[in-house]
Amino acid sequence: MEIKTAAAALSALGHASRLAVFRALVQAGPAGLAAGKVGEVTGIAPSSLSFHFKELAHAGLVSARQEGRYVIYAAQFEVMNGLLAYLTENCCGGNPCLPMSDPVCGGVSSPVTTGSGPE
Amino acid sequence: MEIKTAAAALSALGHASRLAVFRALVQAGPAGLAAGKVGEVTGIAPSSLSFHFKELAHAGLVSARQEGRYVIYAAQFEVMNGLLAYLTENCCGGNPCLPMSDPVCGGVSSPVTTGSGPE
DNA sequence: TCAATATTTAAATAATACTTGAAATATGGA
DNA sequence: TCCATATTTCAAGTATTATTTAAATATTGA
Repeated sequence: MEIKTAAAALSALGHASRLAVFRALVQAGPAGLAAGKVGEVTGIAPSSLSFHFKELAHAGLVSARQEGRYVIYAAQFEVMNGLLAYLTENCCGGNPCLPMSDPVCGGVSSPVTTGSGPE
Repeated sequence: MEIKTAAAALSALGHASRLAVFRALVQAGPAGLAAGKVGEVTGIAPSSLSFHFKELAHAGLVSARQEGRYVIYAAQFEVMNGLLAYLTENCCGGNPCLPMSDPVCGGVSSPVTTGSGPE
């Protein structure tokens, strides 16, 4: 993962509304939630919610699919796992201080550098 | 962890310069690095670096200690672990899809809610 | 005390992000 | 076709955040 990609994802999560949206989707699991349901749970107005969904999707953290007249959003667990791995990567100079984080909800597909990758 | 705390930490990490600084400190381990050394590694100008350190410190992600004429910054691993736990918390509605992430570089001290905590 | 090194602060400018409300688009069913 | 529901887009105003330069503070050692 490139640092710009990771920073974009973290920046997307660095806002209370988007973080609440993302957590709702993480808790919903891969099946996802309709946009309206997320708005209901978080109390965010539709147009604002749409704006934040777009930000999260642009960062690769959520995906959208149309289902009838609903749009279902789901967390992208692989991207999230890649991000967590990037943050803890090469922790303490590579001397294993503790077991590395295990991925959540499926394996990691994003390639992960070892600290001196392309940046 | 409260959502505002988590969002502030993620926002602090959501900037390429600060992310580079934080990763350098994560890789340095608990012993930390002098501010100047971080500037050397990341190529960030001193005053800009100081600004970004302050942001990271304000979010609780790094600590500073004076050592002679150097200021040594270190990643706050416990806060980082609390943040990672918060992001993956109650994943998939609590149905364990995979083992939850293990903390890195020491245990988690921050209290962690189970999804319906104070927000 | 003086000079050098290390880091922070302040002030100014530039750029970006967020919210709101109204209008637009698309789907499903009577 | 017509209406109700679901979601997005657009435009305007407000607020927040980033970067730079110069000056200030603090520590060390001669």
